[in-house]
Amino acid sequence: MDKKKYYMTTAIAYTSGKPHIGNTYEIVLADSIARYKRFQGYDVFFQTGTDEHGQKIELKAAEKGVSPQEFVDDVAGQIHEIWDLMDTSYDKFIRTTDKDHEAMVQKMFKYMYDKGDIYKGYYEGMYCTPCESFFTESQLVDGKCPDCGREVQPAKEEAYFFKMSKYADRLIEHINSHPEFIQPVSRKNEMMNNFLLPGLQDLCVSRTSFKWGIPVDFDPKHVVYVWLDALTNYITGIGYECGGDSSDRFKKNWPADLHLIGKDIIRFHTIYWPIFLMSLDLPLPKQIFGHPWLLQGDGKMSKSKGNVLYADELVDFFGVDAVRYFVLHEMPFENDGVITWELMVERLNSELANTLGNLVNRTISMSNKYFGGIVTNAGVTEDVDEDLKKTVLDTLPKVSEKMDQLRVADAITEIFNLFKRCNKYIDETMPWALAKDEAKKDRLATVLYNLVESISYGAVLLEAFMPSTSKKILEQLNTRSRSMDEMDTFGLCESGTRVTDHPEILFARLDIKEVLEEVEERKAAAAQENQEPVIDVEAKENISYDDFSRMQFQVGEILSCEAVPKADRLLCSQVKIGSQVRQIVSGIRSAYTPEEMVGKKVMVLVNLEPRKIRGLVSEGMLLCAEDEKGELSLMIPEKPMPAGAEIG
RNA sequence: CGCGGGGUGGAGCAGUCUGGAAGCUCGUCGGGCUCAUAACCCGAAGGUCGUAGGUUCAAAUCCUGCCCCCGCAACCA
Repeated sequence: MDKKKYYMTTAIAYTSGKPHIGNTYEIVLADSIARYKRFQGYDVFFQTGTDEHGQKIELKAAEKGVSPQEFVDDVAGQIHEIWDLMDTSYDKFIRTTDKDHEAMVQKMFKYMYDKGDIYKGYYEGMYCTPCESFFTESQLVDGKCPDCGREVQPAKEEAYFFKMSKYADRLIEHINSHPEFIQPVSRKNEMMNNFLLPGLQDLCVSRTSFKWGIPVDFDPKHVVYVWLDALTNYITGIGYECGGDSSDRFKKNWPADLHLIGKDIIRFHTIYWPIFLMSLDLPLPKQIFGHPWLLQGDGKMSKSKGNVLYADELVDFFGVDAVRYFVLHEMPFENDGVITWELMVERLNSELANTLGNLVNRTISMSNKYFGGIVTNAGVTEDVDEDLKKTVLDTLPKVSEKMDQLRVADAITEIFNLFKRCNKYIDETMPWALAKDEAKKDRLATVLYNLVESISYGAVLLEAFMPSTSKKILEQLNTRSRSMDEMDTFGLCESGTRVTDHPEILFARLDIKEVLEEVEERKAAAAQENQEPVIDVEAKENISYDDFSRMQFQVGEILSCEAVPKADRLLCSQVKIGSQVRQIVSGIRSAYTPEEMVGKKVMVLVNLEPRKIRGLVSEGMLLCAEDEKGELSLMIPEKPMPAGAEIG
């Protein structure tokens, strides 16, 4: 009998830097779905990978002084490591720099071009020559380049476009007739109303402004622009052959059953991707699920503390399964979720240590204490047992129902309800009381057997979410895993089995204060290690003394200062310089509050041409040093100096 | 009037599409128990569902105005 196939993917991660906990959330979420589908008997193929082209990577590599390929090899390696650290069971890790992917993208591009779906046109906009960048009218600042402030010229760049409009009606029809296509459904209207119904614009699918990409083979000054390169990984990864014979794996697995992505890229997956597939005459994926984001909660804290959380750091403190548990269980279904050290510790203590870990521990310890570890089904039942059994056996259908809706957090809640029921059962049956009466020995044995059986059942369900914990529990109880078909039976544990006599603590409780202290220490240590980062800035041409002497610097005293409304980086200061007072606007609100500015003696470039910023005239510039993180520090005279003192 | 997300007991969330007794976890307080990881079990307190209107027999849920928070964009000479 053939197993039903299930092909699912995550978005491929962009290799511009180390993935933070939010990126990690997606792969763990996908993994739990993949594992559960396998448990349900599907033949799952689970693909993930990395998106490695683009201008940003080209720039980052140049900054680091390495080739783009070296750069992405390094980052892709880190991503790979974290995915593996998180115990994710992907079947394929594709990289968009894989040669076969690149070759196939070129073929597809040509195919679409020959078909007339891609045409050559011009990308029009305002161009800033020194910055080599295009801007739209709305991006310009006072009609000038937003980056350098210089003049821009209307210009056009040759580019290839994809005729989105050609397939728009078909797509609208598809979305309307397949309500499950876009999940959660609230996103469907957003796509329809904002993009599809007003009419789709053709999509620019090539660039000439950077090199790090897949060249268009029949017009090599162009590289294929991101979406056509990235989205197609879902088919190239399983052996799609454009205009030829695709692999068996492709024939079996396409169309995908699920694309799991972040809510920010729903548009690309529910509009551009289906249209590309239509162009290739391929069927559309069955479902696209846009999950919410995992945000770091302590955003209010000072920016000087590096607040970014990484998976490997969390794992160091809590272990893989606790982190998996947290991101899977604490994430809301539709809204963004929050992660902080405090929340993480709280979850670990209450659910994992107290409810689950302690349950396993007390059960094993009672078995050892009363029966030397031997668990026997003595068959002395009471009414309470029925309720326990019912709760246990009802768990599978409930979990499956939630998982079918991709409600992973709710599915986990159902499993923990089982464990909570077990804890209650212990209180109801009071094994310690039974143990005092020799006549109740068989009842006691039955109670413990029921517990071991129930916990084993729960542990089997837990496998998809916390694989190594599931395994540990079964090992400690010395019971075996079960298949889906066996999950409608209570009592599969063999009577006479022996639990471990050295129960290992599954999850140790942590003290929040200690954790926070440790985090601080590590941060400090890391800061030590990094010490003074070397900052090299691009060298400018030498200037003559004459050039220098034309600039006038003086000490200024901040008399008053206030925030500029509707601009969250700007402060407007009244600065005393000699006998005059000047108004200066500066982008330093991230580093200084208006109150703390007042009274400071700072270094001012005085004869800078006045300029209007946010409607306020700025007559000079407060000089500031900036580090690689964008932290700012005003230049302040080392000894007291009167306002107006010349600097030179 | 830049775009988007959000405001539900002390904390984190569900419920909003498809109106119909305000729910979950944690925390707090009180009680129980002692097998266990200061754990487990029971009970209680605590909410004008941001705010002002509207529709309705009925609104957290639908409509309108306003306030506040968070991302992004912009503002950095």
